[in-house]
Amino acid sequence: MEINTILDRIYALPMPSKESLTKAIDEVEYSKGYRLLNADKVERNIYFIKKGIVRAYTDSAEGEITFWFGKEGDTVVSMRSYVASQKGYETIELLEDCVLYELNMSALNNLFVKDIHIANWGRKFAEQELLKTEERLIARQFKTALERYCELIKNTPELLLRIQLSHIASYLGITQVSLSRIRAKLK
Amino acid sequence: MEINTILDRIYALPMPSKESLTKAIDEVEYSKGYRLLNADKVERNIYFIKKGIVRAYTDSAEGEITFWFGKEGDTVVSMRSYVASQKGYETIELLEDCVLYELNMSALNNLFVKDIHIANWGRKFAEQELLKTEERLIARQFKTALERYCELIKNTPELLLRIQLSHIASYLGITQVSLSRIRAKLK
DNA sequence: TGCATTTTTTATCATTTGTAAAATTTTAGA
DNA sequence: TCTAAAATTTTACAAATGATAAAAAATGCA
Repeated sequence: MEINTILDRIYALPMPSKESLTKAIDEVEYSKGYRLLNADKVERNIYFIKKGIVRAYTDSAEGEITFWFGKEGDTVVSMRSYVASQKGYETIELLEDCVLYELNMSALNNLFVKDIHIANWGRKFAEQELLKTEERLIARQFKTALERYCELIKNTPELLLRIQLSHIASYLGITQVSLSRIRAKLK
Repeated sequence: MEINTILDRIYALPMPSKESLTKAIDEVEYSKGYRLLNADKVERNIYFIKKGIVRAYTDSAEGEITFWFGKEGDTVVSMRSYVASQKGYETIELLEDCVLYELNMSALNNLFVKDIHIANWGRKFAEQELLKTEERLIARQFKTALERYCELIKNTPELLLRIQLSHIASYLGITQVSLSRIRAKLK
């Protein structure tokens, strides 16, 4: 997905503001397996996914726990770094070779205080991420793993084909064995 | 908590901007049990809690599921109404008599496009709510009910004394019987 | 193609959690 | 203070989930 589409989906900017913003964005490429962001590190950049998929996970006593998948058009950001300049909890691993748009946070912050349109773009960005996060929280609290798996099939079937089931199981908060039982039942 | 403190905790506004914003805010009072926001309704106002506590819940097949508690200084908002002008999933019930600050969303939106400081205030507001929501999601995904109960005791012990355990159990995602078992173990 | 490795499924057993009902404690109002 | 209602805890039993191990299937690479 092209950067213009990605930016516009968040909030339509007038041309001069959009130019200021895109001027601060670079295109970068990394291979499958690369770690774009690291847990326990204050990150300085945010990324938009042009091509490829990624996962966010944290390490726990029982191993890695995957809690997010990012696909084309999604934003990759350590929210604690972005909002509070503190270490984040996520490591972002590329599940495929990826092309990304890179945006430096401090450049963005400079634009926020200078340009009201970009400030409102940043507001909409945070608001939309907030809504997505809240929906994930609600789904997690209200729905069974079975229901959430069915929604995953319905909403993002293409992801399921590209991501291995151990990550899906972790994302659903169940063991791989339980996910297998669910899949067996649905046949 | 006074409105000035609440606004400043989000983002410090220069005086003219702060005056514009506070001019749009009214103080209102409601009794325990009143439903401030309703699920499946597009809400028009957001609220800041001056005094009292509230809970957010949704109805499900198995009954009400509590997923948030609000206390003095917190913001009460139907995020889907606020961000997307769509029906929300939460009903907000006052658990005590409350004093609230009421802010009309469309008045706020008018200020966002006119005043860059208020736009950045709105950005910080969304960012901070986002971080809190993400932390709740992470806690829910990574920690056991026992751990989350212990954190609740540590972080907001005053809430535990003011909220009945059936709501706490629902919030933790377990049955009241399970919570009782946890509490018995901790003695 | 064929082999080695990784991923997924299946089976068994132990543990945890939920359901339902009863017992106990706390709370609120007359 | 007393009583009725509400909230909380306890118990017994059933159902769901996890851990572990092993088999089956899929994948990647020479």
